[in-house]
Amino acid sequence: MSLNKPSRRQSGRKSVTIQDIAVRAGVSTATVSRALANPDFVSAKARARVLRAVSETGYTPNVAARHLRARRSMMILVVVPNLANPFFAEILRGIDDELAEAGYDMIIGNLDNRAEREARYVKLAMSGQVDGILNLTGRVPKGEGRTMAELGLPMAGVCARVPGQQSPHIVVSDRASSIQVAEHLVRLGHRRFGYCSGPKDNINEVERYAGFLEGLAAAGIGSDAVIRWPGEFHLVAGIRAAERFLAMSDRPTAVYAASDEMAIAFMKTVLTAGLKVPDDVSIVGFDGIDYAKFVEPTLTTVHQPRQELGRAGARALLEEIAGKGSGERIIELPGELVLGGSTGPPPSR
Amino acid sequence: MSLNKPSRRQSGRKSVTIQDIAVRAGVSTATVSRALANPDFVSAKARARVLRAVSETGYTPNVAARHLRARRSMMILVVVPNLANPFFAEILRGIDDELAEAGYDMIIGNLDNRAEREARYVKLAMSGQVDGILNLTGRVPKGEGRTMAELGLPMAGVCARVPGQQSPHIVVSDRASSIQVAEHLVRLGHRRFGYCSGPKDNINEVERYAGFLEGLAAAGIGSDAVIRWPGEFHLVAGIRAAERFLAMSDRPTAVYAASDEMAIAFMKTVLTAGLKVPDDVSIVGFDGIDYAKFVEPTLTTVHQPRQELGRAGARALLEEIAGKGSGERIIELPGELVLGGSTGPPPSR
DNA sequence: CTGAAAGCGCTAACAA
DNA sequence: TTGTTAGCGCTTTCAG
Repeated sequence: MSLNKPSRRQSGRKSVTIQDIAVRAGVSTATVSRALANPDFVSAKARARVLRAVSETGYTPNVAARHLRARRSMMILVVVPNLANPFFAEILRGIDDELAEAGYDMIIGNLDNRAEREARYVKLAMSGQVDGILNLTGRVPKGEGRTMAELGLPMAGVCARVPGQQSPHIVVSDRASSIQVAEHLVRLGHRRFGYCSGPKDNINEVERYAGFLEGLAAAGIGSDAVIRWPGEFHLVAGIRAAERFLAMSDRPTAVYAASDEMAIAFMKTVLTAGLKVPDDVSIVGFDGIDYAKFVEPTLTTVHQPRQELGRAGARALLEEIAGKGSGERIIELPGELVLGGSTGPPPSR
Repeated sequence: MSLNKPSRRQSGRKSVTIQDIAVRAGVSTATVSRALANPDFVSAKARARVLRAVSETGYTPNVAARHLRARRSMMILVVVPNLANPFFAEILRGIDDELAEAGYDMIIGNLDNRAEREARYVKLAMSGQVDGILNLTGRVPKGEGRTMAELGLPMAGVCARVPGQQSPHIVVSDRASSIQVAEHLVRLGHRRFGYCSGPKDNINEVERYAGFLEGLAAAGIGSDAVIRWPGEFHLVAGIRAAERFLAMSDRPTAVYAASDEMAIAFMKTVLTAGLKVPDDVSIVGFDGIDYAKFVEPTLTTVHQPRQELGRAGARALLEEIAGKGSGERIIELPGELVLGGSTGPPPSR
C-alpha cells in the first residue's frame, strides 16, 4: 500500500516545458509562447501544431517562470478582517467572480480579527507575489516596518473608506442608512436607545453611530438618550452588550447593533433571559447576512449589496492595475432597511 | 489630485534585488542567499552585514524567482465547496494557523457549490503554483481533461473521505454520531422521522444517513419510518424540505438534517408556519456552527471539531509534502452531540 | 566559509 | 510571421 513516497514532487510526471512543445511542434519557443498568448500573431499552421503538441503532452506553462519574466502574477491579495463572518464570505464571492472573468486568482489574507496578522500579508504583498490588493478592513494594514499603502501596489478599498488613502473605495451608505434606522425606531415610538458599537476607530462604526445620532437629532432626540456599548462586530460582542443591557434597571426600549452578528447574539441572549422581542425590546442590525432571515424573530436590518460591493471593488482594482484608474474616488452603494419581526412599538408602561 | 497613474507598477520603488544587497554588504549574492536561508552556514560578520543591508533597503526576495529556482511555492491550494457556509470558514482558520506556522500561505479555491468551477483550480494546481492540495469537497475535482488526483501533487482530504484516494483523510465520525442522534430521538419517544439529506453522492451524506438508519434499526425501527428529503447542505434546501414537511397530512415528529444550515432553515420555516419547536417537531442538525447556538430555540446538533479538523488536515499534508507522509490513512475525529432546545418528546396525541 | 557560474522556464526585443 | 538572444532574480553545485 505504501508506494515510493519520497520526493514524489521531484520524480513526478510534470516536466513538460515550453522547449518540449517547441521541439514537438517544430517551431521556436518564442512561437509557442506567442501561439498561446497572442494567437493572432502566429500563422494558423504553426498555431495548430503548437496546440496539438500542447494537448498531446498536457503542457501547462510554469507560472513562476512566467511571473518572473512578465513581472506580474495575475494574483490579487484580498485582506479580510474575519472570514468567519458570513458577511465577508459573500463579498468574496463577488470579488472572485469578477476577478475570474479577468483571469485573476486571489489569495485571501484573513486577519481573523487579529491586527498582529497584518504583517504577514504586508510581507506577502512586498514579495511581488500579487499584482494588487483589495482591502476590506477599513484600515491600512502594516508590519515589517511599512504600511501596505507604501508598497506602491494598486489597491482598492471595499466596505470601508480608509481615510487619507488615495485609492478607489467602494462603500455602503452607512450614515444615510443609520439615519433611516433612527427614523424607523422613532416612528415606532421609541425614545431611549441602546447602541452596540463596532471598534471605535473603524470608519463604518464612526459613520453608523454618527448617522444614528443624526437621525435621532432630527427628531429632537439628544445623544443622551443613547447608551453605547463597546464591541467588535462579532457574536461575542453582542452577548456582552446584552449582559450589560440586562443588568440595567431602566432599560432602553430599542437597540441598534452595528452588525448583524452582534444583533443576533444580543437578541438570543435577551430571549434566553426571558424577554420578548420586540415586545420588551426592539432590535435592529446591519449587514443583511443570510442568517438574519433565519433567526426568530426575523431581524430588522440594513441590507448591504454584498456581491455588488465585491464586484465593484474588483472592477475598480482591475482598472487601477490597468493604469486606467482615476485613483482616489468613492463609490457609495445604497443600503436598504429591511423590516423584520424584531422591531415594534415600545412596551406601554 | 490625479498623479501619474500609468505604469505605476513599472515606475514603482520596488526593485531592490539580491544584487543590491550583495554589493551593499560587500559579499556575493550566494552569501546573501545563504545568510537569509541558512544563517548557520555563514560567518557572523557576513551575516550581520547582509542583515543590515536588508533592513536598510527593505529588501524582500522576489518569490517568483525563488520558486522558479527552488521549485516550490510555499503555497497550498485549499478547495472548498462553499465559502459562504461558516462551517468551512472555521476549518480554514485551523488550516491557516497550521500552515502559517510552517511558512506556507494558501489559495482558497471556492467552488461556490458549482462543480463547473473545479476546472479552474485543477488548472491552477497544474501550473505549478502550489506545493500541495487540501481537499474539503469530498470529491476529486476534475477539469482540463484530468482529475486533481492525477497531478501527482501531495494532497489530503479534510471533512470527507474520498473513496479510492490514497492520501490521508481527516474525517469526523459521521456514522457513530448519527447513531447517537437516532438514539437520542428514540429515547425521547419519537417513532416517525424526517431526514434532510445532503447530496446523495457525498460520502458524509451517505455515512450520516446510514448511521441514522443503523441507530434506528438498533431500536427496532425500520427505514420505512423515515422520509428523506433531498438537499445540498445549504439554507435553501432546508426551506424546501420544510415546505414538503408542512404539506404532509401525517407529519413525522422529529427531523434530522445533515447540516446545521438545513436544520436552521427548516426550523425557521416551520416556526413561521405556526408550529412550535420542539413541541410539534424536534429538530437535530449536524456541524455545530456558531449560529446553531443563536437561533431560537438553540439547535441540538452534532458538533464537529472544526479547527482541529483543519489543523490535522494541514499537518497531514505537510507531512506528505515533506515526504514523511504515510500516504493513505484515515484519521477520524469524534463528533459530539450537543443538546439544545430544539429536541423534546413528541407531541402526545 | 565564500564566490563564480550555471541555469530554473518563460517572454520580449530585435532581427531576419 | 518567425527565430535568436537576453535576461527576469534567485538558489545551488562546485571550486577555492
